[in-house]
Amino acid sequence: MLDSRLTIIDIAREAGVSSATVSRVLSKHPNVSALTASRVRAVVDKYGYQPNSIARGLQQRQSHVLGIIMPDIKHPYYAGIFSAAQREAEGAGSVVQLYRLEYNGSVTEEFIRRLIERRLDGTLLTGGFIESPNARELPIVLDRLRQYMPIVTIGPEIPGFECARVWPDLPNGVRRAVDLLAELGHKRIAFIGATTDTRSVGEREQGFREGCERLGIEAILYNESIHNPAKGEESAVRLLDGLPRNRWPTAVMVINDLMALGVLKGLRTLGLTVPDDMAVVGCDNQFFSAFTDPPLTTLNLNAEELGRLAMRQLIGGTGDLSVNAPEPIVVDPGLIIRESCGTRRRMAQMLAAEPALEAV
Amino acid sequence: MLDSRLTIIDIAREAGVSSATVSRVLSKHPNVSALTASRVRAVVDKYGYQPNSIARGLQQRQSHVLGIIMPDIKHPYYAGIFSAAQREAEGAGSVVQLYRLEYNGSVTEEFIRRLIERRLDGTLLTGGFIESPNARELPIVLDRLRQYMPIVTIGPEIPGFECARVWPDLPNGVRRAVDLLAELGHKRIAFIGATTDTRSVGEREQGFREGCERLGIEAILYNESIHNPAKGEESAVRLLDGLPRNRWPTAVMVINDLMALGVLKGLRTLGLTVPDDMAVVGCDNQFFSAFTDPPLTTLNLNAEELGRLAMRQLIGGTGDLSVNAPEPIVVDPGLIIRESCGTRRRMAQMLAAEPALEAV
DNA sequence: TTGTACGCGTTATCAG
DNA sequence: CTGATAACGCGTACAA
Repeated sequence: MLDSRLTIIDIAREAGVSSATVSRVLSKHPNVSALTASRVRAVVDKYGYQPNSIARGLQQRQSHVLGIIMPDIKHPYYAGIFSAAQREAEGAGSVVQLYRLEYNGSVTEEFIRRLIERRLDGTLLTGGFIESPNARELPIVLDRLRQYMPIVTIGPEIPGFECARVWPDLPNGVRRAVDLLAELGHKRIAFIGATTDTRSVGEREQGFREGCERLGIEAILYNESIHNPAKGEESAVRLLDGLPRNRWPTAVMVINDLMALGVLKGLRTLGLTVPDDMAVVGCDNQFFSAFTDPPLTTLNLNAEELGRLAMRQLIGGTGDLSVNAPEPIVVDPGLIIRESCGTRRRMAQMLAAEPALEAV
Repeated sequence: MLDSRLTIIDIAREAGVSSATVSRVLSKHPNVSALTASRVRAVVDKYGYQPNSIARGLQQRQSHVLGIIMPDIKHPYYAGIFSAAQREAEGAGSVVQLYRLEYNGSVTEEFIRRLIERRLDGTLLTGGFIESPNARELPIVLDRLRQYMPIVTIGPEIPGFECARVWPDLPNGVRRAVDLLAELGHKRIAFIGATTDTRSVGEREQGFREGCERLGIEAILYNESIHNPAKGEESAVRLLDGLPRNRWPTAVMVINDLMALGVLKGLRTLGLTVPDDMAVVGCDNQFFSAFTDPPLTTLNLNAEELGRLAMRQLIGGTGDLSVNAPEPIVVDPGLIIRESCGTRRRMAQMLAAEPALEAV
């Protein structure tokens, strides 16, 4: 019969050895004779003994637990990051805990307390709350957290706080999308962005503005505070309603694919055909993006790659991450050209001319 | 200056009290004078001391950590469960760890070792691996796990293993969808299901079969082993290709919305119009389902509700869960009627006649 | 190769 | 109300 509160000592007694020996066997210490080892193992198996990782963690001062902080695991972008990060951690024998921090939340003293008291081996942070330029306390709080564990972010640089991080080159990616639309003949493009003052928003906008400017394209900006399909639908309608027909854009770029999904519906509702009446380009490349009507041209942010790389940094981290932050890893977002942006013929030309593009 | 390895003893010394007193202050024990309490707090704040929950866990024999086992957090259904469960756990001061177990995996001795050694306070299990009828070892392995912690499942009954569980009434839900299609005049309906031999598949099929039989509707079954949008697209084409035109169904039900998303695309590719040429009904009600073209009529499984309820069971669990399993909580899936199933006029009639339906 | 004994950081018990 | 002290379950010097 199994006993759930068996300890190493019970096993030791039963096997006629000391607890130290049992410990050695269990942690595969080399200096233990094959005979005793097998005898110990027999007892372990007989009682179904399982070592207690809590006690082990206390002794070794590492929990083999990694924290992941993000706003919303239901968002496919974050789900992608989390999934890949979990997988990576699992491969290294660690386990991940999710700490939710709402979109409009901030990294407070109070919040990091929860992480510190858990004595995590490290933390992966991602979300708008590490991107806000006027979060004065952020570097201070993170510095405090770092005294306890290494930190990796998926986000832009945090002024006053250096750490390992991974981030897509958003301005460049968006610029590339603008280039594509320009090539396809568009002269007036709208960008449905966000009112939020975060870098991930700012960088997209920046890429859009610069891209348009460079090519002499008229840029129209429209911002929304919340980003879901419903808001996307609404924003498409409002954007066009707010403009005289002769100033309508012929193409619209959308801050993410969730929004773009709604935008597509909004345009349908208005009786517009995509891409003939209006080209649409998204950003994220979610699982549904190849299945919208029409399939969505989008920027591939590669959430899973971001998650994987970030977690790898965290695990491989020597701990001196705190002293010398390594160079940030910049991931280049590939443009995924589908049908929502326009004719296939032009696509083919583009593909031939520009090897950096990805076709799907 | 903060020291990251401060212990309760250091605080005690500095405050001129014993470690026991510090402990009492920190855990808000009543029997401690206001004066000493404030003196201790001052020192705690001064040094930014954070108690170590690992040590606490060792002493109290509870980790305040809950495990969640599921196949794929990227799947919006599981993301919904996880998200709600995490929120619920957080509300109770616990934290969740994700343990991935692939769709085609099984709950092995080896796998539960990982949970046991973490000394979790409980485990929430969901996924096909607890639904397979011929997993002979499953009850044995779970019994073993239960010696260490309470278990809750989101799934059908596991023969030979009673525990708290939450599950939607799939047969009934699907039957209701069939009823709707029958009311809309369909006489031949296809079901795009799964080859997998799990209860969540079987119950859907059963509901479909019974629903059709009862109403004298011709039922066509088509099964797919993998369920993603791409497979959905493929299956729509194959289903129809395999049938002479005069035996085509006029409506198709799909095992989940992810598949349905692909089915919609497949039908578009074939030049068919939904719902005029073919009605479509999904299952899951994901975030994108209201934004497909046309918006998808679907069964609302309410993943978040499932996750919330399950986690609540786990947290509220007295531990005698192992002895007397409570009645399973059966959640009734509401039918969400959108445009993919047919005319709005008929919908209105249905809604008036059947108050159990949800309109969105 | 094996055993002894201490420490990891807390809480709980029992005196005072 | 407060303080010693013994657990909690394991790893690891150090000694044998």
